[in-house]
Amino acid sequence: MSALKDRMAKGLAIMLTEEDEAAAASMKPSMPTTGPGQTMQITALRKQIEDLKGELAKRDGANGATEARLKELEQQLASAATDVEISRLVEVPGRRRYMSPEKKLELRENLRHNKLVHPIVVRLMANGGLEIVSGHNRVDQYKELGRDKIRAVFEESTDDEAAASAFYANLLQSDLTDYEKYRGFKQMQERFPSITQAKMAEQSGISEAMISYILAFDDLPPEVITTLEQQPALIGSMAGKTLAGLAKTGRTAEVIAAVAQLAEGKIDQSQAVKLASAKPAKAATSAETVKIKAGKADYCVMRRASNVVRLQFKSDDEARRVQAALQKVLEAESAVFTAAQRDS
DNA sequence: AGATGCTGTATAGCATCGGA
DNA sequence: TCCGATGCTATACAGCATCT
Repeated sequence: MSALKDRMAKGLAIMLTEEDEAAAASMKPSMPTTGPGQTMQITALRKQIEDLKGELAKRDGANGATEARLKELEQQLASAATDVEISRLVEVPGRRRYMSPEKKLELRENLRHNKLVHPIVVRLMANGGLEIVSGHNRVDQYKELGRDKIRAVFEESTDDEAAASAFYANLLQSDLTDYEKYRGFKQMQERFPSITQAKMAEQSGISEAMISYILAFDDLPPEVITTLEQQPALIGSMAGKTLAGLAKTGRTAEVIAAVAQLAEGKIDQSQAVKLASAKPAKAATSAETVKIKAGKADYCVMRRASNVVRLQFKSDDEARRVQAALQKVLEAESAVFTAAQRDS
């Protein structure tokens, strides 16, 4: 870490060289408050940085310290928070993070009474608009509160970098649902076709196994994906992987039905998995009744239905006597059963 | 490289129980 | 009746080994 960055990290006063002061002075004055003014300002700052880079390139043996200073000036540009007009903000599809209605309300009340602690992150678009990189929900709540400006920092990045940075920034939020993580990782794969799961695991801090689980959402039926678009928190990666596996083995209809019940709140995730994996019920077997005679009268009526055998005698005493005898028979059967289980 | 199975750990929510 | 301890269950996740 450079000395300057180190001091920045420690929150100490930053002493700049004369050159730095001159460059920083041109950036430091507060950003213009009008849209066109901000656009001009950002463009001008970028030009200065580009010029500086050009100068560096011309110099033979430009030293590392100068380059580091340039980098820090760029960071300064990036961290210069300013108020921007909300009407200029543009949302890129797929970048929004799900937030529950309760959380939204909490955020709105927080923002109603307190200053925005973390400015949103934006990129300057060619047409002068501002693309939201991070902070969609904060913008929403500012709109709800009837405000027309919000504090923002400008990010200098390519489309790919902005997408990656928006995704990984969102991923740091622990309340991101597994389905949203899935969507994010899918976008990363589409944008960077050669990226491996191991690489995504490294970048996101999530284990490789979990990346594999999350990406298993791919095998869920389209009907389930539609439901997840509405309720992203409905299915976690574990249940998602199991249900996806069931769908792959042809139990698509069962998976869709189970998820429908889950979405209605009738069952929980584990019950949905059980429901989707349950074998079709066998046709009920009819009960069998056998009568054991003693002479002309019935000695015992034996009835079996499913896994229940019922014996009915004429007297309690006879039932008690047979029960003791049956116990010995069943204990012997149990030994046979155990041996058979062991051999199979 | 990626998928899968298994084990172990952590955490949250909930129900139950017993003592104050 | 209240409150803390305890146990159970569901869920999430990591790590490891093994298979495709």
